[in-house]
Amino acid sequence: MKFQAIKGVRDILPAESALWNRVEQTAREVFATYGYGEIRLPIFEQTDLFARSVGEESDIVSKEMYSFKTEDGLPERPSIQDLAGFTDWVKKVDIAYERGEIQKDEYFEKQLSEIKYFLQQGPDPGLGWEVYRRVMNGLAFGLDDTVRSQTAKLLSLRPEATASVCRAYIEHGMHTLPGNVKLYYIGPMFRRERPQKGRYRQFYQIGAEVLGQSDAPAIDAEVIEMLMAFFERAGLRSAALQGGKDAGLKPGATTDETTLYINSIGCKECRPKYVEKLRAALVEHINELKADSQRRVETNPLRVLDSKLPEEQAVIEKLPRITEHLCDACREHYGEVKKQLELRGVAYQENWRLVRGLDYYMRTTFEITAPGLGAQNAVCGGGRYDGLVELLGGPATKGIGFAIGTDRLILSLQEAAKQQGAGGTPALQELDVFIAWMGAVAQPEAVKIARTLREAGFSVEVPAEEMKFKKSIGLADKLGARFALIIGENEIAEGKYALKRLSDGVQEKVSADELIAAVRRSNE
RNA sequence: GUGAGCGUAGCUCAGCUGGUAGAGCAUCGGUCUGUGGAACCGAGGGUCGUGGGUUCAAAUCCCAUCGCUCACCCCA
Repeated sequence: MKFQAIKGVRDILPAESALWNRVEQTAREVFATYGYGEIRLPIFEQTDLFARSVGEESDIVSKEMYSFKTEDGLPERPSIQDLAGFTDWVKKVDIAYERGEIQKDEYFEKQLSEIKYFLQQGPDPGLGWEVYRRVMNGLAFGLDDTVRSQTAKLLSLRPEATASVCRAYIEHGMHTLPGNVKLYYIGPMFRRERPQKGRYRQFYQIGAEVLGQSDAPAIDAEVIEMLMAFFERAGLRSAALQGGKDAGLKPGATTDETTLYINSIGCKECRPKYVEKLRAALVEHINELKADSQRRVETNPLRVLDSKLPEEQAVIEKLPRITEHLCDACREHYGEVKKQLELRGVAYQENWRLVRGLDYYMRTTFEITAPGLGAQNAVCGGGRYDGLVELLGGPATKGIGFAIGTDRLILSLQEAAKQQGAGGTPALQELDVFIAWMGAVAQPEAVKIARTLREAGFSVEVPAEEMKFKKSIGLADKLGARFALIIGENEIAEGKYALKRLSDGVQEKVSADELIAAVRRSNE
């Protein structure tokens, strides 16, 4: 076995792809009824787009993207001339950094020292791509616009699609469109993480975004309503209405039911204040925390709330909750979102420990977990991201959206089917008619009839070479054909074919004219 | 990046404390040259993940390496 799919990617074979198509088709139909249009996006973008939107410090950007340069970008291994160019930049950057013109930042400083080291070494092939990539990133991330434009050719496979949607929104002036702009997308994303159950390096998402001037809570609620409508249509077991109780569960908690968790994580005004309160509270209990959480107190205190460690749960329960520290505007917005959800009969559980990983989220956040998955049991995550479009250079715009992890949704559906004992045999390709022909005179006839049937919309299999009759019928059976159409010398002479229904073996004689009607009639 | 478990036929797996590979399913052929599902007979398909070591002898023991899986980190 010489070649195999690379780590974290996989083939989806016909036995499974039928379900995939059904799920994606359901999304298209449901989203269309809510007025969403499909946007087909490129699979790669300028690295910087993701760096800005997702956050340069995030794991996604700092180490999980598949990045590469374009032909007209900088060469993979710098030549002497390029080095001269680098040296100039670095001098400029160094001076700007010392003067404080570039924001002081540990990450950037590290990049800069890597670059300096690299330059001292000269164009040594032994240094390889990895260091060079960091040089590129370093240059791309911290520099003034003239330098940035020279490194703008560093591209990345998209790790998510919200940034692309916003980019497209800006690029095509969609803010001039009437009403809110509602878009959905379906397709693969790429993250270079260690694979595990429900987590792949090429994974698929179905997502939707609403962009426009309004941040009315009813928009949030309608987005979630649509999502739940989709899950229901897709056949995911749904949660019973439990109302505004605070589940207090960390998002990874296992439940047997599909569950919608919601939270508000505040805005630029109130969140930083809360984070400081949280950090202060955590520092008090620092000794009760494990290493991972201790580190997070510094890097991202909100993440401590995500901890699954049993020994940390007691501490976490006593921490300040963001819902109690929201500013008036955010509290009001959140309250209204909940009302709107109840109005729509959407079952939800509040979860104050639900925090989002990406920088751009604010206010409403939500996540849906489904049964039958492993540790990665979130099938959907989303939230509001007012200001993201602006951050990317567009007009002031409100936004909210979600992304469904299709791989996980499929996994959960398959798991449910397995438990109901339904999913024993993988679905065969639909096959209506197998043409069992024999004798050289029958072959042209078989080809003609196949064409006619196919034009009528039936799926037809014609053996490419003559088979023994018994084999032929046997193959029809194994392929799961509904009918075998028998054409031999007798049939040609008689002008009538034998149409055999394989489920019960009943056979009738039909002329060419009657054939389509006959197949259609007994097709139920 | 970290940890654990696992790599034997297309698939699921057996192979006990070393004696140089097996089953079931699947595939193909035959019994069966105009009627499928069954039965019976037969065939193909494996450098036992790879490389090294111990040994007269390694799928089996040891080391290394690669791959897969699950979990952590992070996140959909």
